[in-house]
Amino acid sequence: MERKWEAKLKQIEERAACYERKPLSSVYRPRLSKPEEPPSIWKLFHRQTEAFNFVKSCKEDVHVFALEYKVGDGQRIYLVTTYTQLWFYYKSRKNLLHCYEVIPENAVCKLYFDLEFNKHANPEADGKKMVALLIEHVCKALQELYRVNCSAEDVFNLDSSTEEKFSRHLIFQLHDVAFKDNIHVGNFVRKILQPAFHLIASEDDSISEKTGHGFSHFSETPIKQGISFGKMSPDQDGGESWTLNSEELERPGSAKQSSPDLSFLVVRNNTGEKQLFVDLGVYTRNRNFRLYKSSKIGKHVALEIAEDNKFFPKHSETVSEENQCFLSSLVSNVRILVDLKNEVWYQKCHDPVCKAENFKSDCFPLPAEVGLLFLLKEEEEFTATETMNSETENPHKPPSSMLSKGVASDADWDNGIDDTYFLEATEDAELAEAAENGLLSYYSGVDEIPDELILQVLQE
DNA sequence: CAGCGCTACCACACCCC
DNA sequence: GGTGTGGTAGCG
Repeated sequence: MERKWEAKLKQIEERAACYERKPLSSVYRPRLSKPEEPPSIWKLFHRQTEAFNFVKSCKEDVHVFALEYKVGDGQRIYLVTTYTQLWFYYKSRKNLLHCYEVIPENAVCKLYFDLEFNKHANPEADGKKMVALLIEHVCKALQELYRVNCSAEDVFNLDSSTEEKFSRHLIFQLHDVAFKDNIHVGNFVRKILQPAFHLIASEDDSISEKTGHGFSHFSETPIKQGISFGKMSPDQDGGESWTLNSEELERPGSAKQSSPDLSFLVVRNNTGEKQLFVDLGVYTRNRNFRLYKSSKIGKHVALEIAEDNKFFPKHSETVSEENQCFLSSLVSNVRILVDLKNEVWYQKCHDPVCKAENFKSDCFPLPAEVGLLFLLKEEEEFTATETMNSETENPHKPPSSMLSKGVASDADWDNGIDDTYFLEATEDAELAEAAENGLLSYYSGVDEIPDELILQVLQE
């Protein structure tokens, strides 16, 4: 006993001497960059607005993430950091298990879907098939509305299904195309799903079966559905929101094609009511979207790549496959330079005559107010690096200061005042590479730091 | 000390036939 | 009974 105690004492003394020779630095600052480079950013906030204010004050390419930290009530704190640094701490999946991307309001973003149904309430439903049919419908709609070509291969298919629930996230990787913001994504989604709404409006079971069988006669039924590709007209405000004009919709021939059969989207909730497979509640301001490989707190099911996924990010020599998937799965990870005023379709859409005629069919595409969309045009000189799936590093990459934060306000957009948009730079191959390779040596053994920092903030 | 942004729903007031 | 308004429980 006595001897054991002495050994312990000696051990402690040795450690004390060791710390005396090499004292710990007084303030720990997590850094991914080398000392001569600008310091890394890792900041936590209790309030979302504070986080966004900090982002505004920050010249680095930082983003807001929400972290669940209490089981039950869904309380979140907000982390501001770069994609690179988040991935560095995130990738081990030992900490930061319940992270969400905050899709900022007014930020350009990808087309995304949250799909779910209760398996017990829908024993017949084939989730995979429903996803495939939805993708088909969306691709058709993109083609109809905006002449945008896409296929199943352009869609990132993320699964977090359980025994009870089928649950998927779809993220469309459309080439050179993005939405103004997620509110516009919502407008677009509601528009293309318009024909499905009447299917859930009635409690009568026979309706869905009727439409199932009699689909080919759909155009002859007295209920003319608001074919999603009909014209739009402004509401009384003449303002931002647009509503479907029923007269236009009921006029035969006003639609480009007959209403598609969307009965496959109708599912039952656990109380037996009809609802859509597509969750329309996810297109709100500052929506939290669960990150690739994150689970909801209290659950153990993370978002993983679906079995039938066909989207594969381009292979990169410098960025790991997982990191590429992570970057591709971020809804607001959109970059590339846009110069709208040189686009013919854009000029047409802002031409007063064209506007007065309520966007005749030869005017392409529909006004931005109805949902989509604009083309992302890359500047030739930095095409290689600025593309999401770039393979090679380009020495002519513009300085990050060229890539200004965010997008102009709604008013600017609608008035066409500022037609040139520099979207945020996001994925930075150089930094990602650094995080992948060279940095572990700097921080070996400090993988737990982010959670400690979170704890510290919570205790303050 | 400490989340956020909705929408569906309800209660109530007011109006009109 | 129809319509507008204001407040809130609860969902995503």
